[in-house]
Amino acid sequence: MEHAAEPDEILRKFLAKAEKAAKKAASDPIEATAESAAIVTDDASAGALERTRIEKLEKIAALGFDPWGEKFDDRTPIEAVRGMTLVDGEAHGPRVRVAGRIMLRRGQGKVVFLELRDWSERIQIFIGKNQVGETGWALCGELDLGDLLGVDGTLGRTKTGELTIFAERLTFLGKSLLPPPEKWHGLTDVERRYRQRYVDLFTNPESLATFLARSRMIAAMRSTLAERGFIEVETPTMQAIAGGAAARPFVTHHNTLDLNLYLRIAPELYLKRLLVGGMERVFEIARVFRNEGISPRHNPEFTMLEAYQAYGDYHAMMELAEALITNAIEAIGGGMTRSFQGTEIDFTPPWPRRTYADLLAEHAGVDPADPESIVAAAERSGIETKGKDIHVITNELFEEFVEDKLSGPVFVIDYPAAICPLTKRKKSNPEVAERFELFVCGMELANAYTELNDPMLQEKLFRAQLAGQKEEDSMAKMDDDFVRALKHAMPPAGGIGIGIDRLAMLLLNRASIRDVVLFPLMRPES
RNA sequence: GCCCUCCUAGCUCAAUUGGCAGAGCAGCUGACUCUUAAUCAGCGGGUUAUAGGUUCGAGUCCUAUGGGGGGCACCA
Repeated sequence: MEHAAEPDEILRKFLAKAEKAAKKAASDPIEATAESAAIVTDDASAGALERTRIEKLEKIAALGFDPWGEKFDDRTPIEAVRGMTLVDGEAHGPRVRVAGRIMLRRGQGKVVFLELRDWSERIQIFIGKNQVGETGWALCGELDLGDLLGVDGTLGRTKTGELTIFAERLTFLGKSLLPPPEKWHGLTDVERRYRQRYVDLFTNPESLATFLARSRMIAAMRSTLAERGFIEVETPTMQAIAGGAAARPFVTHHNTLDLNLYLRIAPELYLKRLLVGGMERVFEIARVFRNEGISPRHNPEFTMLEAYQAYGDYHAMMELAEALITNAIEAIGGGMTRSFQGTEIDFTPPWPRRTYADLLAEHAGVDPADPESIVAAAERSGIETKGKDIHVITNELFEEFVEDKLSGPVFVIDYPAAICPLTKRKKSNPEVAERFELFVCGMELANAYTELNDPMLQEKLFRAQLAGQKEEDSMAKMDDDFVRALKHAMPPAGGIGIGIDRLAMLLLNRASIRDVVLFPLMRPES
């Protein structure tokens, strides 16, 4: 019968085992990586270029570097490095640590120049064989375009005067197994730019700049609203009744409740419920979904800013729109005069206010209060009038003759009440609604009302809208709860919706909404 | 849904009236201690989106399919 080992002995054995394991790990720190590399190497789908990069990954690992890197603190953004001052004639500037992606590589015997880029800027790295040590130089030989690298070194200038980090230590931070696009032209294939935005972002600096600017733009709008006492809220994206706009919704389904739901087409009706609840100034940056056609100005999901202000009206919303947009422009820089696809636009406020009726008279030569002249003008320009409501015809005339002319920015105010089911009517003329749309370059950028808060009129308008709906596309339903909310008294209010994507297009001069949406909707790859 | 148009090497692009699929970059091998899209020498790299058809012969012409772009329709 064997005696149980002494406790000391157990401990000793345990420690010996642990030490052995640690030794093994140290001598072969990338066992798991090598294993996964083998899998990819054997994969017939991996191309020749990918295979040579996997071989380099193994060499890099053999040198003792983790091919997938690890935490790398205390970096300085390259933009900040570029801002550091160098004393003239001094050989060594400050010591710096940067990290980024290798964009360019120029070998020169025992010296290699790299171009490293992080999300702020690019900078040249000088790697000399005698300055980075044996392993560092060996690593340098295995570096590919696209790899992620950390560099410690001193800032200085080369003979030609280029600001350069003279590397003293290299830290490998990530192996790129796929070759990046061509270094000069970048990625131009639009399909791949949308599908593989990650590649677009790291190869095309203007694409990255666009999305960074979009983010600053939105941040500025958030702080503008916060300064004015608005609070940010989140309301349902899945709704049993998709209201607040006239658009086809997407349908989804909740399994446990066995309930069909719609993705929201607007947050409007929920935000107004909050006004009833006493939240006096609310806004939401809402992703909304509309099951409609796709075009350079339409993505099925897009971002909308909606804001509601109790005890305000649409005039307050005009002033708010000016503040939001001019602050957004300030945040991205470049001044109030912008160029959009060759058209100069001056955003200096205040922006002109023009009534719908005046513009219609000016550009289409008709008076919206005179049905006969409307029908005559429509027929003259080939717009179908049979069986159509006079207000629909009027609006088609407006779209045909006026919208393109509105290079803007211009507030089109006082719409025909018949096409505004959520808007308060003018006291002086119930045929006209207190609504404006902001137009820039023929594009509708914002839409705002003095909100209708009369529950009885609201219910009547909803019913009229439902009655006018065609059978086949009648997905709109009566929102009884919204009417009930209004019956508890919603304060008189101004409300506004701003299309964030279109604003980004205009301010950043991008022709397609897909250039300001990170991942636009695409058909699946075959 | 309809119309027009595009798809060639990893990337950017050529290829005459239908006549041997090419270049630059990237890659590989080598040279080079201050380059700038580094340079120089050599080498490899393709089911021309897919499937049919016409033809002695198709990247090129025809049809269909897939994907992209633009326009129309839809979208207050």
